[in-house]
Amino acid sequence: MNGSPCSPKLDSKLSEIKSETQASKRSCRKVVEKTVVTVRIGENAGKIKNEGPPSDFWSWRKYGQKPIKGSPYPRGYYRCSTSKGCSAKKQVERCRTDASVLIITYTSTHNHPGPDLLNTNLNQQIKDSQTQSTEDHPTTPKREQQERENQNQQTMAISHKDDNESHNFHYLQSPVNCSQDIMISQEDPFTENPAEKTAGILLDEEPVSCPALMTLATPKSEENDFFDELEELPTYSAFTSFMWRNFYDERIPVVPS
DNA sequence: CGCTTTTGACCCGCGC
DNA sequence: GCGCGGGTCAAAAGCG
Repeated sequence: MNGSPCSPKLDSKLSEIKSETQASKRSCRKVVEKTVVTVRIGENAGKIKNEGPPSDFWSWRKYGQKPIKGSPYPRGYYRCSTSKGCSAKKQVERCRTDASVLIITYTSTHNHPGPDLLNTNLNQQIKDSQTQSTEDHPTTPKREQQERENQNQQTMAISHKDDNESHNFHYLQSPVNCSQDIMISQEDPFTENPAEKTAGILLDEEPVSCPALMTLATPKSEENDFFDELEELPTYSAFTSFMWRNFYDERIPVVPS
């Protein structure tokens, strides 16, 4: 069966992973749990190479990158590396029109207890992140230093789609923080958060609606710049520590009843 | 030594 | 039926 026409050469492990991949591959075209997170970053986005995919509390491993038609920026594909069997994935791309807007699309759900859901681990990670931010983030630590210098001016907005998955990412954002930098918008019709309104101001409910403007913007000079950045994008960064900080400080996990 | 990133190729689904 | 675009895999290289 599994007729995976593409790879007869599977190890026991690979077969497991592959079958999942194949499954998601097909389903991805259809109705899959999708959570679109739009992260707005500062103007530095065009100059600083620190920004990267918000790596929430899981570790993500990049498994591919592709140029997207109509978009000057490539899209990065990440898979959850926290657990081997985890099928959680996410795509990171820049808004075609607004390079300062990062669009992260989460697909599938984590089939393992995420550290963000476990306060115990969370606390542990907080400590770790404070002492050694690379503990759970097998990324480039050298960047984190830079990030911290720039992470102060980012604005982000998060929109949710599909309530199936929403339980993984339901958070409430302290208005205090919102007024400062962070915006979280939830598209989930069943969830009403103050943040939603706030974010609505900053962002439309549909962050992906950017294409409407795509014909404009993105000077060539910037294009190159962004491409350059995107090469590093995958390596996490400003957002990592940026989000971590805010999550730890202000984010409150909300479990949908 | 192990893990992650990078890059090219391959496969699949969808639209025309 | 063909072509296009998107998504994933796999091998190699680099870094910690």
